[in-house]
Amino acid sequence: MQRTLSDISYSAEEIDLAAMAKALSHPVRIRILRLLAGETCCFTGELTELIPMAQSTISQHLKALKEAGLIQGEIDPPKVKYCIDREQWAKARALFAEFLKLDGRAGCC
Amino acid sequence: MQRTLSDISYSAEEIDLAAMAKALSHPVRIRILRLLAGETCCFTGELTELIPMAQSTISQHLKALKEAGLIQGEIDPPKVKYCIDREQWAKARALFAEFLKLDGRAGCC
DNA sequence: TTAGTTCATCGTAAATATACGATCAATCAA
DNA sequence: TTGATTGATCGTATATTTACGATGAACTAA
Repeated sequence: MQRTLSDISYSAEEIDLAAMAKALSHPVRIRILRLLAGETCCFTGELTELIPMAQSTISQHLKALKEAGLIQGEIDPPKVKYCIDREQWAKARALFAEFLKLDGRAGCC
Repeated sequence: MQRTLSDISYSAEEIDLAAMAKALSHPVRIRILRLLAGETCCFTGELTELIPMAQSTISQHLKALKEAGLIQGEIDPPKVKYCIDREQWAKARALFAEFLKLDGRAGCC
């Protein structure tokens, strides 16, 4: 009778925040987001040139970011153009800001 | 000749941000931080009462949070009092805020 | 000393994440 | 049609994460 995550009921906010954080939890994904948010590029091909990792690995990380909703992919044959999803990005900013406002002001320590 | 993370040089900011995000990437750790930041409690024992998980598992998550620097533990025999580490907490807030300011204003999409 | 309390650590099983090369599907150009 | 390019997906090996129960260490109280 193994106890699993499903036995604990998390709020939507806890789940969303954890999912966003998970998407940001690998340095190469931070790097990718930075590049996508920067002025320079939006194409996958450019990412594979800038990041010394196998193309399949980068594609895998892009998938993770897409599933977290942080980026969008737009097909522009034969390439794919990726961009920050501004709406979700704003939501992430709000979630993290709200959460990190808590600073233990109760002061029990 | 497997290529690994060590072949890519990440900035300190990328590494720090990813590490913070990793610490926040599990809903139960979000829950724990919320409880510690709240007015109600700081003791491990209270956490094990409030969270339906094995004591060893909670201890493991506390360790992860401590290693990320987000919390501090203070021995108060026979208990241990955990608190938010305000300094690191502020650093996290700054890092996330700075990073999430990027919103793709380049507008290539 | 003995027993109880509190929490960390160990050992372990199962799930997930991360990396790679190989291959497939879609599109464009010759 | 054929070949080239682009990027997703598959298969797979390894590492890490996550959960548990059992045990150990530190301290208090009887």
